[in-house]
Amino acid sequence: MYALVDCNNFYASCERVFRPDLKGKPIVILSNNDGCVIARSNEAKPYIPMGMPAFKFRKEFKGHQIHVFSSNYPLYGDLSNRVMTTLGTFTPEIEVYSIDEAFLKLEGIKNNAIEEYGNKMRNVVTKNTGIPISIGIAPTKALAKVANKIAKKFSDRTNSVYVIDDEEKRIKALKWLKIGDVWGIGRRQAIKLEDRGIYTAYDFTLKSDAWVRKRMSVVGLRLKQDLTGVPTLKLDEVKTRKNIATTRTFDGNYEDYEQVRERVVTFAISCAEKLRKEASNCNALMVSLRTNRHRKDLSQYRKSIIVKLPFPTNSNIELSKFAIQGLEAIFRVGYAYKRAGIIAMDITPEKEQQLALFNNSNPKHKALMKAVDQLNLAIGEQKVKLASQDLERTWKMKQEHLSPRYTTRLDEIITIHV
DNA sequence: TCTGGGGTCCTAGGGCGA
DNA sequence: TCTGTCGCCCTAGGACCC
Repeated sequence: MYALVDCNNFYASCERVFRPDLKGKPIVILSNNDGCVIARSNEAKPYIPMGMPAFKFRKEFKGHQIHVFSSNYPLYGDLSNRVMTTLGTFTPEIEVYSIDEAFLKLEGIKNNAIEEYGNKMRNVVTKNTGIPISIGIAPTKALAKVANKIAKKFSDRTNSVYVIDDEEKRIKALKWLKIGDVWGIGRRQAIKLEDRGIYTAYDFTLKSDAWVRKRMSVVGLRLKQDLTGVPTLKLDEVKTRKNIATTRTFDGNYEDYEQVRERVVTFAISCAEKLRKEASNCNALMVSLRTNRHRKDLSQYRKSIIVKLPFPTNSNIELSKFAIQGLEAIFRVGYAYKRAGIIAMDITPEKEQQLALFNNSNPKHKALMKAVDQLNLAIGEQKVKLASQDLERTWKMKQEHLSPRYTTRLDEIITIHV
């Protein structure tokens, strides 16, 4: 059996761990730059739609006394680790699917004891971390997702743990689940399927394999089989990253090449740092650039390019150089750019580096980068820069509602007034 | 005025060699 | 030598996830 464990309103719950006074109060969390609403507590859901730009909802925030937070990833990441570690004590087979979700393979537990096991997991996680979770258990991953939805939706009756362990429950669940709410069916597909009279997950499973394969590729077919109860999606325990990305929206519209170049270099360096942290190199770099897609009145342009590197590297200097090469190839004068990104691709371990005959990463960079990383660690983020970066520029992400990093910074630790 | 960021996987279509 | 076909590889972009 598979279990899908999902933290309830994860970011909001994280904020509540150290602010118990917020229990039962509406909370929203904003994206980087305080741009959009990316998480809501149950109390806030009736008033604030997901993903909406925050500036359009100031009135609602105030009117309904909603507590607004900027996203605090050091805090969420740390609490996530604690939840996953606790879950890991219940089974050796665990796939951490996202910051707030994990699939667990439960073996050797009798069917009549499995719900009890779920309840135990739930109690221990809540006790150890303060984060409430919901658990769905079923013979396949896709069905565990469905069971999880039921556990969450009917938490008063299920106590947030629901098991699909027979055909009757499976069919009942699938008839209840709207097609657009099925894991793997997005908005586009849902519209197409509804046009063809498929309104529930159950309707979908009644279609023939050939029909599904033709219209939805192997992805759709795998999903259908999983929903039918045939385990097709496997547990992916070790996730080696395939890409490392840094992409950002600019604080304004940039028309000037130099301005864009400075950002692109900074993003390339950020990727290089992430690579070094994982002791990896990359062999290709994707540079992408786009205008503001919300501004229909401005001419639109988006382009990306993959730069193949002559040798694997994680050096700030080399990656910036290749990033600039890519940028030069796609930059067009006359557009107001709003966003750029660098993705490090084709990632290989540092120690498995194969030396080329002519072209190789400059060996001096390794020591240099080590020194740069140590300096930056000692004196604060991003103090040592390349000359092509703007020395004056400080990272000025808008974060007007940031909570303390209670668990990862000693100087921000919780204080208790007695 | 102000609209996030980081991922994965798949397919279509072109280039190219067998 | 020319041409058609097949399969592989690559890129760009779409769709989905959280």
